[in-house]
Amino acid sequence: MSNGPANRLRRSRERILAAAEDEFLQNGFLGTNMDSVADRAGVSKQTVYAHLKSKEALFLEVVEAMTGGAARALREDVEEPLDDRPVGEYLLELAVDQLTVVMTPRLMRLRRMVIGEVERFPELGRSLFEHGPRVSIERLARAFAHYTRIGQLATPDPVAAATQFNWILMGAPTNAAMLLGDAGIPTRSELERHAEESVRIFLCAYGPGVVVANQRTVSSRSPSG
Amino acid sequence: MSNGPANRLRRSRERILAAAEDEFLQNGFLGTNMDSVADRAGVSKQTVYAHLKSKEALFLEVVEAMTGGAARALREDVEEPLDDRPVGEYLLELAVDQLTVVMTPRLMRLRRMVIGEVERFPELGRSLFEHGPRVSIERLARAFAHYTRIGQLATPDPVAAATQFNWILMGAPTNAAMLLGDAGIPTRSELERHAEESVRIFLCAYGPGVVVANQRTVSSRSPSG
DNA sequence: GTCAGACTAGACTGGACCGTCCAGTTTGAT
DNA sequence: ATCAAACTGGACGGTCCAGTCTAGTCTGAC
Repeated sequence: MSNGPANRLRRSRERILAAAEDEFLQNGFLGTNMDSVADRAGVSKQTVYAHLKSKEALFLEVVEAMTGGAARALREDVEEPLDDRPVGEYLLELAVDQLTVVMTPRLMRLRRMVIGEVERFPELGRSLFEHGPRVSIERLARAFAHYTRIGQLATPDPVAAATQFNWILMGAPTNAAMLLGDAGIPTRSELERHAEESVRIFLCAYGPGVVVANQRTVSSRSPSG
Repeated sequence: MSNGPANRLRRSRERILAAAEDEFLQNGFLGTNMDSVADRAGVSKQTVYAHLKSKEALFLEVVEAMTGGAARALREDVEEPLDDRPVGEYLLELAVDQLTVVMTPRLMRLRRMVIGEVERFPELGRSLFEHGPRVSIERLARAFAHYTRIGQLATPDPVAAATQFNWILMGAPTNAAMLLGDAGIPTRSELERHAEESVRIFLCAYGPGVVVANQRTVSSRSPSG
């Protein structure tokens, strides 16, 4: 093995990034101080500055790493394939997966922090948007185009429809979590119920059997999970 | 006039609050310093502390005032009455009004700041939620109950339906504005288009003329998929 | 004019904190 | 053993800032 001090280097770096992540998530950029980061990492302050040239660099590194990680989780844990499952089934599974991956205390704290720092670090907001909502919407759009092609959906503009579905699904939980803290994060059963209702609404509006006529068929769903 | 120094008092206070509002919205709580506030208010620092006992008190005062103001604007500028207009017309006007009132740079900056400070000041997030989304949803729920009573809507659970409509409408614009800064705020025509589409979707899912026909599916409402 | 209350200008305290410096220690490959 | 690179621990400079204090000025009612 020729990587002499390389392991030490990597290990220190990881400890620093992990500690910084915790500190930043808890206290924000200005509220965090570098001594605490060093202490929490079990490392001297000098070492921190040997790895990262400033507090700002550390912050950017941490946030970009987290958004990257979240994007990877989204890519891996949310069913992508456009097989021949019926739309409703596919959408419901995707909805539950996505809510499960995204609605975690850690990611919600990241999102709060990034939003709070948008004035200071606009590129972080942009980045979180590109790695989060945008990739979700793009995947949905591909799926919708597919399902429209095979007649299971009617989305003349797949991207617009995908945007709508995305926010029908994510809007309520995300915004509650933003303002209400971790208490606003839905439980598993709330999450499932919301996923079902979101899919239902979307299919009403974009399903192939949609008629805007005047028959009064109340699609009464029974209230329960 | 017997209110000798009262006018001066009031005037100073207003200037201080206005200055603090600007500073806080731009720099956040920690990023704002009291000298800047005093300078911007055209007032000595001593005067600031004569009116408000601490930076924190000033911050809370400013934020509560802004959320209160926003709530008032919502109450006044968004058509409330449940007259006999058809649902679609009522909803569309309400949707446009609400987007217009809420999607302003100032309110979006307030929201960003409050979200960023949720860890430090949870009650501010709570307050913004109660004065914003919650009152909107309550008003919608009353309207939906009314329209369901007269057969123009089918919302067995008006609050649930109101919550859904609220986020179908506000989810996309709000979240874009949070992460993308003022650039994420929709233009007038985008706003109108989005309002129309949101109403259309909602009416598809909750309107009386809804036919869930040909929808070979899925049923999110019974586990008989 | 007088007087109280509002206000000013700026110095000052006490503390927090970023980033650097330094003198010495540990680590691990050779 | 030796050597270089990584790391320690703490001190330190410089800056920023909340909040206080002092000494004096302005305003307007009487």
